[in-house]
Amino acid sequence: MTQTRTTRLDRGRSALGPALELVHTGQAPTRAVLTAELGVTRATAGAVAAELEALGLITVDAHPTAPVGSQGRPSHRLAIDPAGPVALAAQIHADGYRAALVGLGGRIVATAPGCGIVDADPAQVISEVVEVGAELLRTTGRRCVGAGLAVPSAVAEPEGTALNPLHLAWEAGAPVRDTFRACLAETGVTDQVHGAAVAGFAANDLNVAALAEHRHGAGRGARHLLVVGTGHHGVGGALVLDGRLHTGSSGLALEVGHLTVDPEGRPCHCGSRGCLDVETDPVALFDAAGRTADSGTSLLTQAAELVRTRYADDPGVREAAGRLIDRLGLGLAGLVNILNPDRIVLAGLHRALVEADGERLRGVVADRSLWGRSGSVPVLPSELEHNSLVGAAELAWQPVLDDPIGTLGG
Amino acid sequence: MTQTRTTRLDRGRSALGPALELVHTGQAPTRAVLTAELGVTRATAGAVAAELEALGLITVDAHPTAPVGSQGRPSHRLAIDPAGPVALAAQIHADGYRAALVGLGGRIVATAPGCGIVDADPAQVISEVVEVGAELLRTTGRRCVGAGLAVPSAVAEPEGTALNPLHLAWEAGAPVRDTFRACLAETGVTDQVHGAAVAGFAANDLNVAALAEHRHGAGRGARHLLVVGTGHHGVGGALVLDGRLHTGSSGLALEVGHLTVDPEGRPCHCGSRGCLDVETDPVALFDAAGRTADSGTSLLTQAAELVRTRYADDPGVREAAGRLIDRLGLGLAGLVNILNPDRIVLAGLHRALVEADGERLRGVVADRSLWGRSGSVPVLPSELEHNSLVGAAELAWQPVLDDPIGTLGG
DNA sequence: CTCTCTTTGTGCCGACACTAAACAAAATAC
DNA sequence: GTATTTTGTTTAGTGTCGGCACAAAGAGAG
Repeated sequence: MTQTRTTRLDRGRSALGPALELVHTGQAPTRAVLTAELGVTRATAGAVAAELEALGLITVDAHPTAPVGSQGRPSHRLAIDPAGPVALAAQIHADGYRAALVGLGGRIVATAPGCGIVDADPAQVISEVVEVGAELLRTTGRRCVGAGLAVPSAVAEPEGTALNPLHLAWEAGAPVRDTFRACLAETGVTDQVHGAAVAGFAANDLNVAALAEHRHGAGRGARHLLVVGTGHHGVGGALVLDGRLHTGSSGLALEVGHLTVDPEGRPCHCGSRGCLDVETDPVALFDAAGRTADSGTSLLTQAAELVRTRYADDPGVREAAGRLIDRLGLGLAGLVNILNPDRIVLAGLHRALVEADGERLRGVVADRSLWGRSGSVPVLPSELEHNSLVGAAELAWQPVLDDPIGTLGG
Repeated sequence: MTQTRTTRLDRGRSALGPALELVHTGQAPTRAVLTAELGVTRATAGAVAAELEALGLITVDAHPTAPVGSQGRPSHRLAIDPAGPVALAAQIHADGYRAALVGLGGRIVATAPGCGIVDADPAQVISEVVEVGAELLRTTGRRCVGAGLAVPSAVAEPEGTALNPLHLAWEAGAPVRDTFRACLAETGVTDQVHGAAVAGFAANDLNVAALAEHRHGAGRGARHLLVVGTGHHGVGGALVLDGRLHTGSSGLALEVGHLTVDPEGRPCHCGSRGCLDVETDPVALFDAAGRTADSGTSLLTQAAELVRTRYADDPGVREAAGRLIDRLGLGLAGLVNILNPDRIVLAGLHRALVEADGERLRGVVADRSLWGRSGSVPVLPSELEHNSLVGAAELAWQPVLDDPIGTLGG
């Protein structure tokens, strides 16, 4: 028997992947920088850049960019090819779904108007959002490298099933990833290189948001990034370690909603009391402020807006939000003791809280974490508007970043 | 059977490191297995094995081992060279210190009788234990690849300082790693290849114990391994992710002693109440059992012995230990929700608890973790007797595993 | 016993990613 | 103008590993 072809040790052997990652995260403006960052010779960096250009991923300026104050030959600028391939990103949330095309660097190239239907089974909703995305691909004529789906639920690995699809009319255990892939195949979103359907990935929305923030937002450069956020469906967490999402052994890590932050707090559906989830969500804010929400926009939006506009002036809001900040700080401190991240990024209502009074929040985290004083952890608001959508695209871009030639041709 | 070495493998990027890791963890009995595990051709596996033999790390049997039931040409056995190089392992604990020489595969080659002096400053104790280790090297004449030190304190990275050296007459912030290195250089434990002092590493004892258990003990094969244990200095945790110790951004991760497991529990020195630390330590056991410890052996030893010998028969001990098991289970469940490990290994008194009633402990973990029912986490007792010592050696072996030729020369 | 099949190990060559070093180019400094 | 600095390219060379042919060492069939 002839020996089977093996590629296991070939992964990562080429400098192409790391180079593309640098371009992707905006850290490779020129070939000279690429040389330094990759630790290779100028010859290699030049060859790598040429290869990326040949793959249609980047453009190299014909004319050098005038340097400001340095001597030496000026560099030619490397830029992400604006006409390059894109990833199909889809997001399903409590209010409906969204689709977009996202290019390298997390740039949203095209978006479809959102839709508000959620009272349907997974197959129906996923089918619709894939159809919308496919339409985007057809009208723009873009080449597609893959597709990613963000869902408001923990996604089990490696099954790809949604375990707690709260606020969605889905049963637990819905095979979202396989459904997504089937829809991609049916809709004819095919890979121009390999002829088959493009690879489809599905993950929790906050997890992929963390990925997006790490690469293009407030988490850029962090080695161990912790992201915590309140969405429409409770508090969630995500962890990015050395550039990779840590989802645990079965995709269920960072279920931080039920950390106890007040032993005498509100009862939680998990059976305990004073969970981070029920103590720092929009309902807790309105209750603490003695207000009632309007029936118009979502509770989350109203709560964030309330904190943003009234924290400085309204003592009632200040006290209510302060209560949430203290509880959140306690939860974050517990996570700091366990995970020791070098940065924390907050999303959703938590983002509004840190923007309103980051000083207070950071103080609580420092006081209640064991090593807070030896170097307090930066706690920042998230930066990207559509981080879940961009993050869904990251899932699809990942194989390309790992092995550009293997996925795009050659 | 010797093979002419025509080409030398490139340092760092070759299959040599992964191959040595397989040998080290006992997963490479033959070249054929090496071929399959590495995903390389037989030619490469053969060259790699020859290189490891040339480095003096392994031996290749001259005669093939008779296969039991399979056909085909029988394999020649690969074995760790019993006369190969060793790592110098040192451990400082509450009762004294220990030193040993540890070969590849975590095999303890030589040990020095322990010593009980701890009422000295770090420089003094470290100097003594290094002298004992150097004497071991002199008498055995073994080649030394590096040295590792395990201390009962969190070690800050990258400073290498001991942050909370409890039960030791050390001030916080003692530069244990640099002291260790200085002692190695002074004592003349030098690297035969490079002429300089051997590389010295220092880390928390439970962290390195986790490393040892992952590679040679109860954690073998786990992708995400959580280790929790009670020692003489409180409860600690450690996490091994994809074979690497996760110590967080500054070495302070997994400080799990102050998870709240009983809101109305005993007051803790951290200012809170009912921390995992004070609820599951030997003192808590004796108090719950209404017993007092003897003054002879250490509290930890007595507590573990009590659980081991009396849990089955003595209702008082059973109830007291059961109380600790429930509290421990609650703490572990919280960690499972955050880290989602695929295995948990318990050390110290916690090991005695899981050995006494693993069923009860696993039940609590499953009940109180959010996804317990979808697949409960295995909780196992630690297997290695001297896991901190073996783990300290792992620190020293790591550079060799990463780049055999670069560290051992060639 | 011989013949065949299966599996393991080795020799040889080429593919390929990268380095090293020389050369060329484009700016600033003097 | 020339010198210097920095960037990019060309060419030759090195080392790793895959592919393939072949050899070796057993089991099983006849």
